Amino acid sequence: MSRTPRPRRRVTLASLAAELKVSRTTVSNAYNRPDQLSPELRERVLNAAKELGYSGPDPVARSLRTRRADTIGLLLDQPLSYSFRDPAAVDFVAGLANACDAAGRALLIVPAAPEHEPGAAADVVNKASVDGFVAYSVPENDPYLDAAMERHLPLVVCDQPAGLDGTVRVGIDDHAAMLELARIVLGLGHRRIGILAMRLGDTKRDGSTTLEAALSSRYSVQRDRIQAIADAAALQPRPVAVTVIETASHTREAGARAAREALDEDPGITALLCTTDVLALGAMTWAAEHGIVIPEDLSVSGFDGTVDAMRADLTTVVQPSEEKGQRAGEILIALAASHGSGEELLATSIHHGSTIAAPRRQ
Amino acid sequence: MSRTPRPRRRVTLASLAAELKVSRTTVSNAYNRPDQLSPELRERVLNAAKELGYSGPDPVARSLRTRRADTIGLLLDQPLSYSFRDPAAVDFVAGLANACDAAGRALLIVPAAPEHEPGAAADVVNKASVDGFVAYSVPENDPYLDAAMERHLPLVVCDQPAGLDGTVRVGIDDHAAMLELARIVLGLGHRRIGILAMRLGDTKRDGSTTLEAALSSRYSVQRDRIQAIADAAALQPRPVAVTVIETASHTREAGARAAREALDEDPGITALLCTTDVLALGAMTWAAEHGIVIPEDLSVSGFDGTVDAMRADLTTVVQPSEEKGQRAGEILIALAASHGSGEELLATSIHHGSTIAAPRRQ
DNA sequence: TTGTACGCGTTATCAA
DNA sequence: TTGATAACGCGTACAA
Repeated sequence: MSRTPRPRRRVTLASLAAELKVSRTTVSNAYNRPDQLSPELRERVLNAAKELGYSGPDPVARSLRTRRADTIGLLLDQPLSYSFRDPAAVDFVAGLANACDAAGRALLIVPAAPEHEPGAAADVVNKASVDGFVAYSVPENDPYLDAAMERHLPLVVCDQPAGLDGTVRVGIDDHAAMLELARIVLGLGHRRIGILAMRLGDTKRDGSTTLEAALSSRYSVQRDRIQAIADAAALQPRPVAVTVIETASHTREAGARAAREALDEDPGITALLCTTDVLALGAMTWAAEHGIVIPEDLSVSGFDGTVDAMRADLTTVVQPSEEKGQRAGEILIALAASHGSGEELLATSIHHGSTIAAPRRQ
Repeated sequence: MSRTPRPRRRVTLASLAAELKVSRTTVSNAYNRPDQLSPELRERVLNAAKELGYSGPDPVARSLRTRRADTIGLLLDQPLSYSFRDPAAVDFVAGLANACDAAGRALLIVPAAPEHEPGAAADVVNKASVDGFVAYSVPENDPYLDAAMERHLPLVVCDQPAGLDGTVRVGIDDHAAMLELARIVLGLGHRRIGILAMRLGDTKRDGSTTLEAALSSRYSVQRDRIQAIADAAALQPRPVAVTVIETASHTREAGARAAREALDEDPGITALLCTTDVLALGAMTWAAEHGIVIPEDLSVSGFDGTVDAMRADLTTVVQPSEEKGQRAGEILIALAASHGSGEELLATSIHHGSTIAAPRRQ
């Protein structure tokens, strides 16, 4: 085996230059400005580098000097392993990664801080060697987001929180999109409905909650969607009874449980409006297991437009999750120079599936 | 609004120290060694920092000095947006992220290099400020992997390539796992089978290929699985005709197309052994659309044990994708100090679903 | 085309 | 408990 001789000491730009009896500038130029030295010399430098196991300028030292890491940081509101259970989040990350690839930037996923250690979130954010941050759907007053803002780096927020000044937000009009869908569903005549929602509060809890509580959640996306349903209900000629179920975790299983709880709470419910597709798919599974026919016995609607939802022909709002990631990345990268702020709202559409219908006559 | 006064010049450890008329050491200690200075002084430092908008020691400068980035790099064999279509890859990344979170490390996703630019892969790898790399399922002689090895940092390879010295590999025994499954399927009496495989060659191509070509692929995982099927076929008392279809992209749609091509090529096929669940699910969709009943008309098997596959009750090998990521991360982090190499193989199991049966009598 | 000098922001070491 | 000094490895005017 021809193994490169393991150097006793670190090879650096300087040591390589010394070895070759040229200046450090020359070695640096060999890597960064090939036109600044003769091809032969460059060749000689690169060969010697390979020989000694030098793989080019140290990225950290270069970053320190150039004041850029060519890396953007991603802030999630929960450990990545949870986020990756959420297809919309996966799509978002994919889009963001796309934008990074195209611009030659790396994507740094900031680790989840150990819970209940004060200041831990700020620590991990402060340790990130990045040129800017993208925050994906974090709640208001999120400690990660607060720490990121303290760093005064370019920042793009996706979905929530809205209304942060000095930052750009990429998202959709959650209220308008859900209002349109809810009006369609309620327009079919449902008088008793259930809302299945994701986490609404600071602590994880499962089960029934009040509409008022839901409408004061720190998670504005959930809040807006629920508000839209409430608004649509208020627009109906006759009163609509609303039951709200909150789920601690965002899984199909939780959706199934929530569906059961909703119908336990009000057996007269004829439609479940879910704030996400994952919950809606869980509700559909639960219904199927209990001989409840969709949409004849129970209407179900979702939100997101995930691949699984489309496969199940769920009636839902389709939002461009991947495009959100892409735009967030592009904007952040553009922001590197020109500081700016604002908002970019992407279009949504409704997939008219086969999971809603008028309620049976009682 | 009480906005922090935007400093005209960058605030640094040194400038903050000067402002406070203390030494840089003291400010540094205020952040890193709270016990090394009086609480009052520390308080004074931290307050002044907040006042001036200083969010703690610069991570890049710290990394330069400490020679660690507390970050691990992830190398994928394709742009992240493709990897994220692959549920097994998503699970792997989730597990890896878990390990990072637990150890307080960030996860850096190395961008895809612009194609066909020589040396571009080495560039992006060399620019990564990381303490080590995890390579996920890259082919032999992958330029990213080669560049990573040049950097002489700790390296953990998942799945493939196998047999790299000086590195640790985490994976499963693909051959043994597939051999077990293939023997079960073939034991049912199938005499003409189709193999649906992922990309096997350097260039993307779709369609029929030869067993010989497949068995010399640079992708050892695919190779091992196909070899196992061939071995299982050789063990049968009567000869088994094998048709191999390669897919350029790893999607259900590609699986559906491949299934069609397999049966076009040999209409006598009674079983499709797929090297991944995604392809198998595509094949199942195609069959359903053409009135081909599974398993009576056609047996289908997969590999991976993804959530979707289990939902569809596909007969398949279940491998611990998330655990692979977790172990890869843990090992890499442990490797930080003690250089080592070796191999860690995780257990697989078979999910006996409802998608295989004996062939109909001809 | 090459070399010099300085700065990037931090931490380790040792002395006070 | 605090401070001075020397690395850490590199990029880039500017001068030669």
